[in-house]
Amino acid sequence: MVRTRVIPLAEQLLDTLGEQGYRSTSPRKAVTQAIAAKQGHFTAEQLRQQLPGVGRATIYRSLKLLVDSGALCRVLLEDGNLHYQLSHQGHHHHLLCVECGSSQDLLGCDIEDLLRQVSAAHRFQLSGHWLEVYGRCYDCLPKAATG
Amino acid sequence: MVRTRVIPLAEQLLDTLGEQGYRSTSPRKAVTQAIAAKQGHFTAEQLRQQLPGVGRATIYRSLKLLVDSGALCRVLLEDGNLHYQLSHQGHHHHLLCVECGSSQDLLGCDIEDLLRQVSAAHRFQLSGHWLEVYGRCYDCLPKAATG
DNA sequence: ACCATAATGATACCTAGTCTCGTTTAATAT
DNA sequence: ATATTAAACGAGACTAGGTATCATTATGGT
Ligand SMILES: [Mn+2]
Ligand SMILES: [Mn+2]
Ligand SMILES: [Zn+2]
Ligand SMILES: [Zn+2]
Repeated sequence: MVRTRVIPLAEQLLDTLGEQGYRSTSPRKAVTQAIAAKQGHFTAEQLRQQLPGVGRATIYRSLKLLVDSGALCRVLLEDGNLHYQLSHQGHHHHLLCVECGSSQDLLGCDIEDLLRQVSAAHRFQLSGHWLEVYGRCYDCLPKAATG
Repeated sequence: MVRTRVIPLAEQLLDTLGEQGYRSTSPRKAVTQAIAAKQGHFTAEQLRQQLPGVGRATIYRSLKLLVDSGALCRVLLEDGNLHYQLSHQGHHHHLLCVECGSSQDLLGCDIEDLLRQVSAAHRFQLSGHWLEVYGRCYDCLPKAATG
């Protein structure tokens, strides 16, 4: 029987950085642990207030590393505020609930094909896109229903 | 023969505000004239440097009014910087060239239908979305071509 | 001309970063 | 274990995009 050690998410994040040659420092441990404990998305500022012992620049540096590595993704809320959240690796989008703020990942989205067609019609060479989708999640529908 | 007076764009912008009950003030005239003279997109900061006589808050307030009225739209560049530009009224998207920074409006985009289907599959009630498309415009393709 | 109030600019404050620079720390070679 | 050295750090200044407050001014309507 193989003893499977459950690697906490924080260690996974740290390992992700380690694989890219980044050192395992105590500020980075603090940041990854705080992120791993989070539910849903959060702002850099929230993280900062939660970790007063970690320098501001270090928090932003860590966030950047994690975004670049694909472990975190950036989420643009409808009010314009930028949040971060744990990411499914690879390109994807979010269904953001404007009631409760929850976020569902949109994985199998064939928007690429559509954009490729539209771009071609404009003689535009597509290289990337940014998409956020706003609305109400299933749990929040009853609240907004009138009839 | 009807004498058609060419209303400058700046006046149109001011009229748009006027129709909503906003007063025609000299700071607003300065802002709308500066915007009307712009080619393509611009940042709030650029506008501010161009109008040192107008208070910072007033510039941001004016931008907000014009965005809310639909006369201006916000454009998120790939680098994360937010720009403004004169808008075709109504919802639309942009094809943003990462080489020259130009922006083409994407008017007849059927992404709504696609999003509606995808949202329904996630039991999500769609209310809005934000989309920016990045790539190279036709004029910039030769520069990037290798063969 | 007068008046109510909309709008303004100054200022302070906030969020989100970036950059520099002198100090600390982690990985690694001995 | 210790020395080396580059990576990483925190402090602090700076940029950029905003918002909130508030005393003063200007506008539009009578
Ligand atoms: Mn995501
Ligand atoms: Mn537009
Ligand atoms: Zn919800
Ligand atoms: Zn171009």
